[in-house]
Amino acid sequence: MVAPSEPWSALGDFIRSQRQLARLSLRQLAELTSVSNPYLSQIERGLYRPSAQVLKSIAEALHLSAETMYAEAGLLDQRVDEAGATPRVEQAIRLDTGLSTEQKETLIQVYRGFLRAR
Amino acid sequence: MVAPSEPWSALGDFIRSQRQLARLSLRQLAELTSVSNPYLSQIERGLYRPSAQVLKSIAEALHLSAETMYAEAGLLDQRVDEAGATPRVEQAIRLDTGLSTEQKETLIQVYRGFLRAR
DNA sequence: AGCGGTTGCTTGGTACACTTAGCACATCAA
DNA sequence: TTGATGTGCTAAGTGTACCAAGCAACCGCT
Repeated sequence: MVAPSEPWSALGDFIRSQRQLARLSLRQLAELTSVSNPYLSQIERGLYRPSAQVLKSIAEALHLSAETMYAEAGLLDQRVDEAGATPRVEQAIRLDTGLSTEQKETLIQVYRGFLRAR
Repeated sequence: MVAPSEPWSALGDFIRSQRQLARLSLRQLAELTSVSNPYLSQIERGLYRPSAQVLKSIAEALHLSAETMYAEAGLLDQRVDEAGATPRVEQAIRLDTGLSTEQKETLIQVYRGFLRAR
């Protein structure tokens, strides 16, 4: 039994939550990533630290950028939040080219409402 | 003797040239990176593919960005995010730490609905 | 002729990233 | 009940990333 020595069990939690958000089972994600499902399970529980290539294929399968994944894994000096002050969701919405102005505004309203609701 | 199977021996060449450019010996670089000098030698000759953390510390020692290193190692699709697979808005929503899972899902539903509505 | 220091490389071994088989529990159909 | 089928997890093994120790060849020195 390997001590989970916390630091990267956070990465596992992150991956698990993203996988569940995408409504994928371990086996489905395993299929998409060409990584065995028991190993995915072990990664999510923080038992092992996956290699960069495994991280990359997981990121692709979950439609996340590889950078995001690496940053989460602490493999990238995390200057991640240079977008800083402005909430990323709102910024992304504003930059979206497929929405009308009104739609953007109401989406942001909904988003802020959700934040307040918690 | 392990077959060097080319693809990442290019990475080794890259690292070696960068090290020599910095006028560092294997042992000096080993000292800076906390990686053993024989292993560095093996990496540079393409015998092994180093883990992401080793890559990262090498990048730091050579004053290269970790991204550059990963890109050179083929661990980063360099298509960073042009109209990529998943719209940025959805990704930003999924990564938001202030929303519950349900809230994220409904927000995404609303977003997609807006896109369809136009 | 030695030496002390440097270079890169080989060898033998350990730890752990990763896999294949298979288990235990749940759910739903017949 | 039984049997598919789905879920996550355990067990045991293999391959390889990585290290400590040491070697051979080169360089000044004296």
